[in-house]
Amino acid sequence: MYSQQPSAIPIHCTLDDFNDTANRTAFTLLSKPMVSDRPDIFHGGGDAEFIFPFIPTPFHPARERDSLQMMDSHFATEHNTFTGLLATVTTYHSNTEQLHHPVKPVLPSIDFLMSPKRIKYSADLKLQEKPLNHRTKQRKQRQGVHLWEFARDLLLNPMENHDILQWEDRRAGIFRVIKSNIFAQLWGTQKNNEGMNYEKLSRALRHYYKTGILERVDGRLTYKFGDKAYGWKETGCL
DNA sequence: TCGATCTTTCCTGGTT
DNA sequence: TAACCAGGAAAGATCG
Repeated sequence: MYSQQPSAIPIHCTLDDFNDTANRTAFTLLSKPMVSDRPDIFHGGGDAEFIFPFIPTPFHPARERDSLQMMDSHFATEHNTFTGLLATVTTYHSNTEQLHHPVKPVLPSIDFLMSPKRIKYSADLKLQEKPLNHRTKQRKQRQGVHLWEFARDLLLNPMENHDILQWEDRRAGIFRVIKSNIFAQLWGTQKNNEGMNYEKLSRALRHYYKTGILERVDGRLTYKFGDKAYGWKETGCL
């Protein structure tokens, strides 16, 4: 059904949100610890914010019931929800002092995933990295996602991708730009820049070589996520 | 206010 | 010849 398996991605929610959902919905604990490319999953600070790494249930091989659910008449709706979720930018906390308070990984129910109240997309997730004042939030919202995050989200979101980008080696993080012009147009739309083209976009991508977000790889139109890029890796549970 | 960062823009030269 | 790659340089926007 899916040509690419998505990565596990986190959901932000408050302690109240979690308790409310847990009281109404059956959560399924993973049978083994979730293997994440990021170790910094922890119980948050004073505002009791959680980050839940999760694997969308339809993709989890151990949950045949959910897989069957994805084939029924609700498929389209749920599929859109999941692909939307896969576009969620995996912005993580980096407070290593709290790593000794891990949160048990859970598989949220479809009700939880469908609730817009509990799902926060890229820009909002960025705002939750640290408590920000109103002015700083406004700035963050204007800035939006970075180019590499935009590319990653396209790769993780087949419904929006339309074969613009394609994985060459999913595990290694190597991907190829299939439709360079459309990729540039989409990025230009994202940044409200009608003058964007692939030449400019590719130059911006090459800047990531210096910072380790991308790595050089042989082949035209081919790029590879580097050590500094996160949120694109598959987990060991899939 | 300022330095850092990210992105855009323009450019030259090389490769496919 | 067109499309793409590589990278220098400069500038603008935003952030802390």
